[in-house]
Amino acid sequence: MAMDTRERILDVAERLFGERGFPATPLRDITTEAGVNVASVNYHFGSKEALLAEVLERRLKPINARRLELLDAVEAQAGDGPPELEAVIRAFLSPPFHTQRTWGDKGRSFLRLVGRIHGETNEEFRATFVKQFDAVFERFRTALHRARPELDESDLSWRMLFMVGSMAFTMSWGPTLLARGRGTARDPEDVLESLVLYAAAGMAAPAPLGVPAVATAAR
Amino acid sequence: MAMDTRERILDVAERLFGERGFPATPLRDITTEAGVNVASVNYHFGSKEALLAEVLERRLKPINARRLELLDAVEAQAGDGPPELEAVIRAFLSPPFHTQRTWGDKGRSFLRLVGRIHGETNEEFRATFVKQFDAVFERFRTALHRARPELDESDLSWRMLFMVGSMAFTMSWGPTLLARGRGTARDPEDVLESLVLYAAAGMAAPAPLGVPAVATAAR
DNA sequence: AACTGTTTCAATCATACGTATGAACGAAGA
DNA sequence: TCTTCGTTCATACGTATGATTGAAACAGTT
Repeated sequence: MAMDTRERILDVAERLFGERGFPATPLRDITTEAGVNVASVNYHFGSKEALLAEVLERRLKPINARRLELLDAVEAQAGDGPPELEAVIRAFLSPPFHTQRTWGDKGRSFLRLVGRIHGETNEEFRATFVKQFDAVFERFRTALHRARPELDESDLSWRMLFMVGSMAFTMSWGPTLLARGRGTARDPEDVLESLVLYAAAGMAAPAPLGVPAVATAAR
Repeated sequence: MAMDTRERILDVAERLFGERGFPATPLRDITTEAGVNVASVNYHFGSKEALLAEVLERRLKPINARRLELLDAVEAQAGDGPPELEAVIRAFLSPPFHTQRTWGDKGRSFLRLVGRIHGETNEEFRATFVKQFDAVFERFRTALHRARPELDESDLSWRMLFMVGSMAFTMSWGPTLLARGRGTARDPEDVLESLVLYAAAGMAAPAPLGVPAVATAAR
């Protein structure tokens, strides 16, 4: 029973941060629910912020690794040609949605947390958060650029922002909206499918300014 | 100089809530920066939460009114036929982006706040937030259904969620990302244009399951 | 058993928070 | 001048927060 204090803290923190938000969750709520002492958080993690960072990293690292792995496969299959747009997008979007399959309810909690985190926290924290993603982002942007060469760098960046936004928002609000009447409940896999289709179509939209509208089948 | 205490509080609260988030912003920071006494918040608004509600309502009401106004125009022009998809989406997305033109920097602050709010706050608050939008949401969903009849209710709800997500995320992170190197800076109008194109294409994507892929020009 | 490094605990710290209180102010009307 | 009333003020209250402390419990090694 020794070493799982850390784990218990991480699990409860993940859930409570996801449910109520980071600043709105007192350490004491976490520790009582985890059945450990308040001091253990600072002992194991150093601070509340550091706890959050660890909560995120624990799940984010495998997710991002999986993303790159899938992207590798997509690019390998494409050979020298441009990778298939939808496949690239699926490589980016599917790993977080699969957390639920991999980690069960904990995966679901984590999804909400990540959705929240995208809108929360202060500027400094955003910086460290973004930094974790820089490499992944860059790889996917390159891949997307090969898939849709007529989009310039700026367009591409914005559209990726749009895509991430849909994803984050879905993770954060999905449970809330499903709990109410709104939108028939669906399997997360179905939601992922919808989202992939939506994002792929959006990404394939004609370039906005003065670019001949070659539409989707550009090559 | 009498009555603008309220306004000053609202303005500063709008900005600080947008920059740091609602729970992370102490009332005292607001009041000192506004040059008023701490007590005035509770005098004028009753509580911190009520202050937030008023901050939101002050801007949201005209925005939602404008949305419906634009939608009316789009539907009027369409007559008995289905309204044009892109026009419907533009009617929904453009009013918040125009806040900057209307309200200057305050508009920009507000954008960030709204972006944040989408991910923040607790479940109860979300309920009241959603409620404010129910009517608008319903009207737009109907319009979108007429524009894309082959999508069932569930698809439509999810895609609207995706659209709102892109919007909220863009509002919240746009400034941050623009400040860094990422994505050449653009006029908010240009960003809006990109977003409208993206969302329209996403909304026009083929229905996900067993539906013939009639693609974008369905009629 | 004795020693040692690690982990947990109850108790405590200083501080920051939202809210409440009651007095002071100042314009308007009698 | 006196009263009224909406507003602002300095200040205090009770509580909750994140962090710290020093002692106890534990596990492993000699």
